[in-house]
Amino acid sequence: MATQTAAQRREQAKVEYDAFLAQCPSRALLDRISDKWVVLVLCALGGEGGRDEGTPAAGPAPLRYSELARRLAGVSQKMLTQTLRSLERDGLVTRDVTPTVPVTVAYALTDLGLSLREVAQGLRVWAQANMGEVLTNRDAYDARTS
Amino acid sequence: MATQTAAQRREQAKVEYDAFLAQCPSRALLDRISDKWVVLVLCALGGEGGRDEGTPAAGPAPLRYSELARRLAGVSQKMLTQTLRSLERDGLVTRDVTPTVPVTVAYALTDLGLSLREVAQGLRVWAQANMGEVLTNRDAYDARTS
DNA sequence: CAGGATCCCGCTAGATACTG
DNA sequence: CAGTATCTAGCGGGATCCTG
Repeated sequence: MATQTAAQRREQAKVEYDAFLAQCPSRALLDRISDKWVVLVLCALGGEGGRDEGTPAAGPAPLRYSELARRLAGVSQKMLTQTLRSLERDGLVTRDVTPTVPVTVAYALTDLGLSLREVAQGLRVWAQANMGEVLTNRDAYDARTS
Repeated sequence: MATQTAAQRREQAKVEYDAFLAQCPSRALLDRISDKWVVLVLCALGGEGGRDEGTPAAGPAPLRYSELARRLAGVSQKMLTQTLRSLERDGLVTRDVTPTVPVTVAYALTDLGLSLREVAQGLRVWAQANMGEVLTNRDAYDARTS
């Protein structure tokens, strides 16, 4: 297969990626992972139920589709499926189908997904931790420009 | 002014934010900061020219509007201005206008912005570092499902 | 249960033109 | 230089209906 030559071409260009350049593929990848649903899916599969519960870094427990849908309150099936497919294609999550009746599908993080989860975690935690300050800043800004 | 009562209301609800909940404001904030341009602006103002140059964590040097536009290749004035305004309103960046002719405007990170920059950095670096592996995974996925 | 397929609206991002 | 204003095309994303 030609996957080797493709991998080799990439190998020699390994350090060349720069998200500041418009035409660089890493710009598109940054756009992909800079997504609310991506962050939340990664966090959910990472073991976060929402708030920081007792389990600090519990092993990446696989979650079923319906379970994910419940945790990511307000997500549409379309967005959830779309996000999961994208993550699967990029090798961030695995999708395991158990042919029961009805069928059971479990999603889990790969090692690659686990590495991005750390960063995603950071985003979500930051938002939750600094929400109050941001709200205060907005009040001040709006009062000043009103 | 009523900013105090608002701040107090927030104070007592400080730990209540949960981005997994649809109606939680932190969900909206997560959506805001999960943005390609936000990440790149934060990184640029953090001192990154793109690749990891010699300066590991150079002080947050203020950048002018045109300088930012140059670094974020491909960004439209609209998106850049819009992103900067949003960041300013949230208290992540400062906007200093020097009344020269023509006018000079410099943007810089606040302490709050600096804290988010760390995470944003992580996203950009992750995208650049794992671009190759993601590309390989996509090839494999597409070959399998073709 | 875990989606696939469609329809369709909204709003956002981009292009263009203008200004203090 | 550093924006603002306006217009429009495109698609992101929700709602809905259907299926193995």
